[in-house]
Amino acid sequence: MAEPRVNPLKAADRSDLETRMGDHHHQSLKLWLRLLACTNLIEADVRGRLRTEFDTTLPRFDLMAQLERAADGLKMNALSQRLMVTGGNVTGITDQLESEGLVVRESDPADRRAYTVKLTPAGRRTFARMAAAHEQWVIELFGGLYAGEKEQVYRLLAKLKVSLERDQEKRK
Amino acid sequence: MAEPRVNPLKAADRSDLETRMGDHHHQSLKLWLRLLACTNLIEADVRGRLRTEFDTTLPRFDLMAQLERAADGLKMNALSQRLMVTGGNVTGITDQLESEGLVVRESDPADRRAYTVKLTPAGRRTFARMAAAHEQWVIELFGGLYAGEKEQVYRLLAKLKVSLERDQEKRK
DNA sequence: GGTCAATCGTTGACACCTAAACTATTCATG
DNA sequence: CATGAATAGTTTAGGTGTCAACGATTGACC
Repeated sequence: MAEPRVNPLKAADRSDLETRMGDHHHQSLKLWLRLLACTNLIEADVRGRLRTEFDTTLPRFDLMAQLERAADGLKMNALSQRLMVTGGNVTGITDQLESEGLVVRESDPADRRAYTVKLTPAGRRTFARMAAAHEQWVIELFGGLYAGEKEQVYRLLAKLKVSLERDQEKRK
Repeated sequence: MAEPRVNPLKAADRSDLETRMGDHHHQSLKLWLRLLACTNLIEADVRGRLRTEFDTTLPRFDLMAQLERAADGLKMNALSQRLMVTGGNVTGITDQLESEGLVVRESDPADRRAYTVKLTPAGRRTFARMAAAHEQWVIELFGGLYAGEKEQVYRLLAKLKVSLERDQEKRK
């Protein structure tokens, strides 16, 4: 943080601006670090439990969760968008799940480049067990907040998310 | 979560309870997904900019940020705690930064197992440039919230974090 | 019909991250 | 002082994630 050499005559103005900006910085930065810390704590807990209790991983679980919600399966493309990860990543995770018999790739007759990925019956059964446990974990993890507080954070984060997505659009 | 066996005569109550719990589930789960989405959006943005504008990565930046705050350097141990990552991970990142001349390992005369990691002057210079830009990015990213809203989220997340850490302690 | 850009998914190279095993050292305790 | 548990840091194997380059297919346009 370079301490700027200020013109003595304008010391008051500059100081105000810097102070205000300084506080502003500090606040967003602190908020960001806290957001990250909370997310990491929860994620680490969930990851650990998925590993010890179901011998699986969070990305695998997330992928299956997306498929569970989409009755007709999803294209690789759609999966990578919903999971917010790259296509290459989805390929790898799908490979694993397919080799374990939990999902299948069904080739699309209308477009020979594309696949539709679906849960197998075994995949659906496995996911159902995991999802129930997962929901309990999350409930416990957020047990420190009252319903009203959760609602508040939820609303505020909605606003944040919208503005983040808008920024992202703009930057394209 | 023992679901209490209720008297059939109170079936109505039970339904209410379940409904409420159902909502509760839904609420925590939705909150969790939103928290994750916001964090991922911000993280992706920051990662991308660190890469394109400074040709570095978030973990490298985070490690240097910790060192910047600790005037006398940090032990590998302390670094891994503050960064919330494993020791092995810190070893790898430190190796890279050291090979780039941004940090140094100084062996501790009092304990021959331990090192103290410090920023080099070059590391401090490099970090200063990145930190200034990083702070601006974060401010922009959170620009969608008013100061009061940021303060609110910050406070609520503080409560969440405390309860998460308490849970974590308890589970040890 | 031929051409060329866009799209779908995969691959390869590399960084990150974890868990667990390992080496070297320190420290407590008898 | 000897021994054994604990600690500091590294290494290894494997999953996760990115980006960029690539083959295959599609589709628009002439």
